[in-house]
Amino acid sequence: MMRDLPQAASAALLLEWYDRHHRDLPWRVPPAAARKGAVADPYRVWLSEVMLQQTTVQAVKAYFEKFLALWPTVGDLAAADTEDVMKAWAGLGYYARARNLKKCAEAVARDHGGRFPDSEEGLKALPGIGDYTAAAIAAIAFNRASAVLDGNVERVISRLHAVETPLPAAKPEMRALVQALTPADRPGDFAQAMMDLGATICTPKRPACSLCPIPTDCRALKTADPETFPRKAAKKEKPLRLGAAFVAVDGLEAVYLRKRPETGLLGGMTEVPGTDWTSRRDGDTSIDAHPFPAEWEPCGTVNHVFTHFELHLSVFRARVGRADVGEARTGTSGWWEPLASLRAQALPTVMKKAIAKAIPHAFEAG
DNA sequence: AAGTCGTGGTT
DNA sequence: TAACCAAGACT
Repeated sequence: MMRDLPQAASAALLLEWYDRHHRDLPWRVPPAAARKGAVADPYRVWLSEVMLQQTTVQAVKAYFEKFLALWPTVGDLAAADTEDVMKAWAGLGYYARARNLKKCAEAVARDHGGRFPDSEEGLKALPGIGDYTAAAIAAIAFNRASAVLDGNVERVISRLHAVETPLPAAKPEMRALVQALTPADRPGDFAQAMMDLGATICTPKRPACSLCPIPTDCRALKTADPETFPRKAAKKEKPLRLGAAFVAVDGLEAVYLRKRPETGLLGGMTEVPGTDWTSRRDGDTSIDAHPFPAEWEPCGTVNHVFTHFELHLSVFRARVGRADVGEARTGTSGWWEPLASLRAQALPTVMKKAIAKAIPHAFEAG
C-alpha cells in the first residue's frame, strides 16, 4: 500500500509535526479549524502569496491586513483606483507585483465571474501568478495535489535527497521529487508544512536537525553537511551607481513630487526630481543637474541597496517659490504635496529616505 | 535564459 | 559588517 512507502511515511510525519508546530498566520486556516470544516478563501490565499513573493512573513503581515481592510473581496480590488493600490503597496517593494495584482483582480472579476480558477493551469494564466504561486493557491485553496516549490522547499528537498545539481538548473528535478512526496490528502497543509519546516528547522544556516520530524530519510544529514545544500552558482557583485535627488520645499511646507514611468525600476511610483542613476562619477551627480533654478544646498548622501546595484544618492534641498518651477527642465509635470499627506503617497523607501534626509521631520506623525 | 525588479532582517 | 536571502515573476 502507498502508506507503507518511505515517502508516504515522511509526508505523514511532516503533517503530524505541522499539526503541533505550525505558525499561526493571518491568512491561514489552522489544521484544527480545517478539521471543523473551515475553508481557505482563495482571495486571501492569493493576496498573501503574491505579497510573500521574495518577501518576509514579518513584512507582509501589516500590508495583508491593510489590503483586506481596504478591499475585502477580489471584486473590491478590481474596482479600486490603481493609484490607491500603489499607495497601499508603497514600501513593500517589487512594485510590478502591485500592478499585476490589480490586473489579476480585474481579470478574475471580468473573465471568471469574480471567482479564482481552481486549477494550476487556470491560475498560472493570470498576471503575477507563476509556477510557485499557481501551485500554492491550487493546493491551499482548492485541495489540489500540486507540487509547491519555493525557496524553503528547495532547501528541504535538496537536503532530503542530497541534490548535487546547482540551482536554478535543479528546479525540474526538485519539482519532481516534491511531486512524489506530496500526499493526495491535505496537500495544502503539506505544502505549508514544508515551508514552515524550511523557515523554522531546515534553515539556511545552522539547521536544527535534532528537531526535524523527518530526519530518517535525509541524505544530507547522513552523508554530508546539510548546510551546504542547496548547491548554488556564485552571485555577481553589485555595481555602484551614483545619482542626485532634489527636494524642493515651498513656503507652505509642501514638497515637489512627480510620477515615475509606468515600467522599469520603481515603475509607476512617486519620486522627487533627480538625475539618472549611473556609474558615472562626473557632472551627472552634481548640483548642476538640478530640475529648476534655486539655491540648492547639499544635505548629505543616502545609500540604498537594490537587487542588482547599490545607490549612493546625493540629496539637495532648496526653498522654491511655486511660480519659479517651470516644466521645461523637469520634463514631466509634477505637483506640490503637503508634508501632512506625504506618508500616504506612493513613495518607495529610497525616496522616503531622500526626503527625510532633506527634511528630518517630513514623516513625523501628524 | 540571464537580467531585471525592493526592502529589511539575520548572521 | 558585509553577505545572504525571503512563500518569485516576467522578459
